[in-house]
Amino acid sequence: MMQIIVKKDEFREALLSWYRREKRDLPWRRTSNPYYIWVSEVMLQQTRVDTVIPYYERFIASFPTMEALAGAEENDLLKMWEGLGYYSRARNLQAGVREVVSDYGGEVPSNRTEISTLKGVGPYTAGAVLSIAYGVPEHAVDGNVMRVISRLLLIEEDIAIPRTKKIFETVVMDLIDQEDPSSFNQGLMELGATICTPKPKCLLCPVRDFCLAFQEGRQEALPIKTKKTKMKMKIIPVASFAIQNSEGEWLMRQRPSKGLLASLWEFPMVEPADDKTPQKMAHEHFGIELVGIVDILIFKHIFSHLTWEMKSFGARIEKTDIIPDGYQFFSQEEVEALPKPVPVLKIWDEIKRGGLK
DNA sequence: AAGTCGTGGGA
DNA sequence: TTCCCAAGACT
Repeated sequence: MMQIIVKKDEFREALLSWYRREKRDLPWRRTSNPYYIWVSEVMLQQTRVDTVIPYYERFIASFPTMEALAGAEENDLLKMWEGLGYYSRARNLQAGVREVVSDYGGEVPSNRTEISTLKGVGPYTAGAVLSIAYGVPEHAVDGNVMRVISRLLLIEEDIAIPRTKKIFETVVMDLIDQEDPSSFNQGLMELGATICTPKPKCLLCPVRDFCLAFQEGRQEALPIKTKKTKMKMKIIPVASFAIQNSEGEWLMRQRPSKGLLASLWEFPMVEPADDKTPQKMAHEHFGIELVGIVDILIFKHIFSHLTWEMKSFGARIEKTDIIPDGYQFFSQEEVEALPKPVPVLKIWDEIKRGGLK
């Protein structure tokens, strides 16, 4: 039923020798600390290697142990994640680490059953940590691995369907090198990231002699991935107000703890903004009176599924006895220390650049 | 199962 | 410009 590669041992040797020779020198490949591997795997979810590197270095420097991360304040944690996106990853990582510290004596579990109970640790991350940090022969199937294996064995199942992943997990468990599961799994991913890319570079491939898709000349057609009917992008006009009191402090609030940009900090925003004057929007939405309104920036911020069309304004408020619910004033230094999403960072950077302080 | 959750890079 | 993402997990 399942297509089986014939020369498993030779395939393993070809992949492993290539990986050991050609692997990129990445910071998380210089350690076998399970916690550090875990951090890197979470950061790498849906995120490019080049983007992750500086975040990983700073994160490990700030939270060098699981105890340090477990004891961190949420704002300090999110500050380390600022700009990386998918901020729930950070909260889930800390929650998982706290579980390890409190329930597992500070040792990351070394079996799939237990490690999979940790917050934010799904099937891929579990297998990656187990194989890379502990040398346990477990599958770690991500998008790269599905692309590589679908070509290698000419598997034509639709990888857009979640249950298809089980096929690849089974294949990897059959193929995986028992002596060096870490290099085997990373080798598959490295191959997918550098050679067996969506537009494959088969002439450089160390395992093309084993590749059924290459033999059939169908490597470009795999993997099969049905197009998800792409949702139409919602476009939301947003007016954002960077407001100072007479002390020069800035009005900000923390976003709700669930949903988009959860728990990050922002200036007062009106969404959707209408064509009213900024003065009127602030009055009607927040019940405050602004003076000295100036334009700061107009830009679009594009999320996966929606776009904010941002108009940002600077202003002052003189009567501070009425403040919109949930908002507080912060000094320049305090604002600097708060974790902010990229669109807010853009406004804040422009304020500092323009000397509006 | 399908929608949600960020961002920046490259074709 | 527009599109598709890139080492997924959660609900």
